[in-house]
Order: sequence, then C-alpha cells, then structure tokens
Amino acid sequence: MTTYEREIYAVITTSNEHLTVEQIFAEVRKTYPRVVLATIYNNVNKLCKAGLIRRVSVEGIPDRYDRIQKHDHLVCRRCGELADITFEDLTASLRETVGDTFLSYDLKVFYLCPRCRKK
Amino acid sequence: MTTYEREIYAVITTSNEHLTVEQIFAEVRKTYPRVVLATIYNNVNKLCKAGLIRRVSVEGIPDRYDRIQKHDHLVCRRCGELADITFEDLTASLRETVGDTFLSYDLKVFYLCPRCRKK
DNA sequence: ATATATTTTAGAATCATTCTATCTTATATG
DNA sequence: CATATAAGATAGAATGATTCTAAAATATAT
Repeated sequence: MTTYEREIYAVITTSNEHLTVEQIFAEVRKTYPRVVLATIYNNVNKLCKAGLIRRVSVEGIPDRYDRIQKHDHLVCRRCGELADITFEDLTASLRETVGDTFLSYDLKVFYLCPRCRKK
Repeated sequence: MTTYEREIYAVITTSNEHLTVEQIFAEVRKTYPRVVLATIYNNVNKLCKAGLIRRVSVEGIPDRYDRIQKHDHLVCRRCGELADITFEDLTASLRETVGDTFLSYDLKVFYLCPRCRKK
C-alpha cells in the first residue's frame, strides 16, 4: 500500500459519513497539502478494485465511498443525503433466483430524511 | 400529452430493452426527423416526474428508461447490460424497517450475463 | 548503481446532462 | 376570430464529475 492509499483508506473507513472524492481530497489535503484531485480518483478506484472500499452511486450526485462491511443505504429523495440501514441479507435468496452467476447486490431505499420531513 | 411525450412514452413502453436517451432519440427520429436531443431529455424527465416511466441509473453508463411496472434489474458486472428479474416485493418489509417516511426502493443484482460468462 | 515499474502530478479531454435564449405551437380569453 | 399568454421545441453553449495523457517523481528489482 502506498502512502496515499493508506491515507485515503483511513479517511474513508474512519468517517461516519459517505464521502465524495472532493471531501476525501479536502481531508487528505490537511495532511498532504500537495496532493492532487486525480490522485484521489486513482486511489479510490484502486481501493474499489481491490475490494477494500465500495462506491455508492446515487443518481444526480457525485459518487461516494464507503466501508465494505455489509449494509444497505437509505437515500433521501429530497436532498440526496445517505444513511445506513441493515436490512436482512438477500444473498442466499438472490443466488437461488439468479443462479451461480450471481455476484452481489445493491439495495437502495428511498425515504424522506428527518430534516426534509419537517419542511 | 404532447406529440413527443406520447411518442417517447410509446417507444419506451413497447421496447423490451432498457433504452438510453440516444436510443430513444434514434427511434423517435425515424418518425420525426427534425426532433432534437434536448427534447428527448425534456420529455423523459417530464414523464419520470409524472410517474409514467422510470429512470434506471447504473454507474458509469448513461441512464436508461423503463416501464414502471414493478420489477428489479440484473446488471452484468462485465458489460453493463441490463435484464429484468422479478424478486419478491420488499415494500412491506422495508416500510416496517424504515417507518412511514419510506417511499420506494431500488434493487440491483450484479451478475455475469450469459454472453460474458462464456468469455 | 542502474534499469524498470509504479505512482503522482498537471492539465486537457470526455461525455452525459442541463441550461439559456429564441422560436414555434397550442390554449385561453375578450 | 384575433390576440395574449403559456407551454413546448430548437440550437447550441455550459456544466461538472470523471477519465485520460504525458511528463515528472518515486519506489522496486536486478
């Protein structure tokens, strides 16, 4: 692991939020002021391919990066904010339906977050 | 409904595939050669907001448009190709977990499509 | 110690999508 | 019917996240 890989991995896994590349960039910059945005892109891609982090893509907003530990996501339909939920694991059931080419799944649950609910 | 809305709606709902804006554009053009790409964008957006069609966003490839009738999607991890599956309806169970701010959900199942499997 | 591979930097390029301004068509009102 | 107003379509520029390319720096291996 390179310095940046380690640093970016740490930023993502120690954060309780779902960080965008820009947010990771801002964070890494505090320690390594000369880092460049492309380096963050390079490394989140590498970390994703290595299976150490996961990308969370929500339509219309920049991709976010997250720890891999199994969990699903709540997405606010109004503001796009992400939150974690842990719903029952569908793996076995899906593998049965799909067959042995099944790889993984992504469950996004749309809702109104508490803040948006008030409005 | 305007002429284009009707036409675009028809193209999407009569197709067995999951069409991109470009594909819809090509199709509509056959009947209305003077149509412009922005018109397709305007109208798919309007149709989505009206709840007559749904957008299917898969990371890294252009958005696709689909009929609304409840079903889930298989996404090939290798080529991005989409296919339909109908998995058990999780609505009731999710509403229980999430509460009454629950709106809807999106389940994507990643697999290897038959074509990619061969390689 | 030198060659080779990997990583980073810098900035240009890409490309789906949105936006703005203008023109056209449809609808409503007197 | 004529004119006003709203809605839709066109054309093309703008946006913005992400990727790509080429060069520079750093690390690894022989």
